[in-house]
Amino acid sequence: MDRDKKKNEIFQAALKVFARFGYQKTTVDDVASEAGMTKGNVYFYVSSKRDLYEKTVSSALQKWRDTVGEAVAQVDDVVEKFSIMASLSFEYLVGQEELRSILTMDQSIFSLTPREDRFYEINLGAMQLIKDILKQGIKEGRFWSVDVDPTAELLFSIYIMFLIKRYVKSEGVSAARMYEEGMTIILRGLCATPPACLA
Amino acid sequence: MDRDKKKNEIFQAALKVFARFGYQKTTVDDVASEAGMTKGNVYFYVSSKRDLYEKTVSSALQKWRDTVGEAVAQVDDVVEKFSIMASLSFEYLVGQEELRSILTMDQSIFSLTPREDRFYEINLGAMQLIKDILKQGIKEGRFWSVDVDPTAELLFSIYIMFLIKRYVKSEGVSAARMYEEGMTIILRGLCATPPACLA
Amino acid sequence: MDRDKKKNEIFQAALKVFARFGYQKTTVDDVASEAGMTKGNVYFYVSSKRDLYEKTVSSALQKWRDTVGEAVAQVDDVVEKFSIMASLSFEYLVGQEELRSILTMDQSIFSLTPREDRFYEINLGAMQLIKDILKQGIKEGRFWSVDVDPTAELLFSIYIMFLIKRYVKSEGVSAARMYEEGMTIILRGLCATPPACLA
Amino acid sequence: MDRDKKKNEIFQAALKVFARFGYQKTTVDDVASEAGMTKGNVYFYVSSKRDLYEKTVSSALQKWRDTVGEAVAQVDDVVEKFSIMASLSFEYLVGQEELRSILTMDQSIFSLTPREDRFYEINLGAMQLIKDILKQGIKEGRFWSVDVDPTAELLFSIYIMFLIKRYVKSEGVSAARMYEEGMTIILRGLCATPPACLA
DNA sequence: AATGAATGAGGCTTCATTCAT
DNA sequence: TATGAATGAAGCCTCATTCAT
Repeated sequence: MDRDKKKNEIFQAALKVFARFGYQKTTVDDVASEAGMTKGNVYFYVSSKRDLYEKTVSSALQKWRDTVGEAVAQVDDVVEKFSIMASLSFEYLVGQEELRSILTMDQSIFSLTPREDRFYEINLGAMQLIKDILKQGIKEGRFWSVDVDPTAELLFSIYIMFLIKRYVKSEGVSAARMYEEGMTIILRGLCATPPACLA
Repeated sequence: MDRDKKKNEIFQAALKVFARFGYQKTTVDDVASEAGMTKGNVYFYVSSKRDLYEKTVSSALQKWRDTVGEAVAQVDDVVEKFSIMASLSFEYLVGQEELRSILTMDQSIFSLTPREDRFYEINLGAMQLIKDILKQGIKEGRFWSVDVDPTAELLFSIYIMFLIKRYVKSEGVSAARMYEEGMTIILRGLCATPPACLA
Repeated sequence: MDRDKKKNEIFQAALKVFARFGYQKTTVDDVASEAGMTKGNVYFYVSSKRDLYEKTVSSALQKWRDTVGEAVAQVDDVVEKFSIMASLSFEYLVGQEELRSILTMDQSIFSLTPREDRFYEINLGAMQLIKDILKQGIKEGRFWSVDVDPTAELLFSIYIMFLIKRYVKSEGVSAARMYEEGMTIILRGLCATPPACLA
Repeated sequence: MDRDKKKNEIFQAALKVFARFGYQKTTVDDVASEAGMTKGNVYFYVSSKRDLYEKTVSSALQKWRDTVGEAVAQVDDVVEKFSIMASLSFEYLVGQEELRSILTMDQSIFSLTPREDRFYEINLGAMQLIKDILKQGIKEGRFWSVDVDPTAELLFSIYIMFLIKRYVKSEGVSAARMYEEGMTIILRGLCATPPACLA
């Protein structure tokens, strides 16, 4: 439909503005201007400012998860999967400064609580990706036999923190440097047989 | 002074309200009510809403860091130091639901950028604690010879994420469980001689 | 445009209220009420209270100057021009109690300083009118050969004072009386050849 | 009394601050600070902000009128009296930048209406000075037989305007220049026998 | 579909004034 | 006399939302 195209234009504009000013400081007028239309018209497509925000973020998260999920599905080796998941998520976000900015500002996006979590389903998808990798690794004897659920959640958190918080433009320390140190430490801690693991 | 006592009362009230509603959603009137005084009078002690917020957070961070720093200074073993730092920070925050909530909402508190960072000095103190422990561990041959600065910053981030993000009341997974798994993984990845390290 | 019409309605209402209470004592709400709209809507047309005030005054001054300028342009005799300028300015303001009141309260409107003078250009127009008359009078030998610039500024001041300050409603002395005496004295002092001048 | 000395200190401080910011923009706190005391204490000496303002201005006007009156009383020649009145008023104010500033901002000080005029009596004194000079000049045949009351009021106004409005610091044109042109024109228009008059 | 205009609720901040000590 | 603290009433401005056209 033509309507969906228009909506996407609005979400794109909204992403830009929300990323820059945050939810509260962003006015519906800002978004409308960025989208080249008027405030009144924006309300023709969304029901409220909150609705606009959530649809905007959901749309961006969806694209992100889809990109990563597809890439991971194309390899078999579990360590490789882990690496790809980590690095592609990283690389993807590197090119998505706006989404990064929003995630930084609004950590609640990853709250993982079913109730009142507007992004619950999307997050579940990402969590599942990690859990699958962990299970596979344990089953294949490549990973220590950790408790899958809390570990998945832990990794999800670190991964979020890793990919996002550290890459806020203004932070001084080299992102790559920290990324390397971090991945090494995590994998070293996760693998049952270091040599094989890091090979 | 009597004035400082009053200020502290205000900060305490402010912490409570900011924790509940966040900066933007909190009105100065909310804080005044909570403190049992009038809006006008609050402005007798702070110069603006922003000022109120920053002084409130600084005050809470200060107490936190002091508590942890003192405890760490009382032991010598580096692994023990690391553990105490991690666990005390954890335990301290467990009892500080309000501070936790604020830290979750306003990640920028830990931005670590000298310029325009209102909490820079306080953060530096926490970072220094970690760096000192890392240096000591490396010097004593207990830790791998990691690059101290980025690793400290990484740990600081994980530690923040760890202690805070995961313990938001509404999150379901057991904090203790994730804490154990996480500490094990990190230490295992950090120590040069696992057996000695985890002994 | 319809928008300009609305703006004019606002300016008219604002003139009324500013005239009555002065800038500081007037609230934007007062103006909105007088204009039969809401405060918020006023801000749709102006950007701030100050902006509202300046646009209001400018608009009124413009009308005044235009009225006088057109009338003066229609006669040739310089003494007649001077008289018309003086008397029409007078008569015009007689019917503009509101503008008079504002001018009385805010003398800075006539400050004649280019820098940061919001009414500079409008004032320049009035000054030019006087200068032209003086120059013509001198050239034709009807006026003494006074120094044009300071004299014009002097006359502008007296003229402002004359037309406005003296006619504040509450002042008791007859306006006409003072006007006559004043004009006679000024012209007598200005003309090179009294008989011809006052003929 | 000691109390009066303290009051004068306050008025002096108030004059300075009112001159700089105007009545509305001046806070009682500003005045108190300038006077080296606290807001609360100022209210021990005056009953309200308005009261403070009026007493401050009255005090300054009184000094001004006294100075001019005494000087005029010491000469006999009426033209000389006129000149002295004009020039001394001028010179006096030249040294009183603060009073000048206040008079510029608050023209209503010279409103000459008995009712609700807080400075009525003081103004009357100044008016009387002019009237006396006019009467003497007419009686001695030095001045045209003008109508004393409106002319006195006119001169009072011009004189106020002259002495004050023109000397606002920021105005560009030379004060002296305009003063000369103005005095010449006024006296020329006032004197019955020009030669004798300007001798 | 789109726009301009309008509304109204609130938020931050300032300050004259009062009062206990 | 003098102070610090407290109060409460406004005032300016913003903005999400609605609506007639």
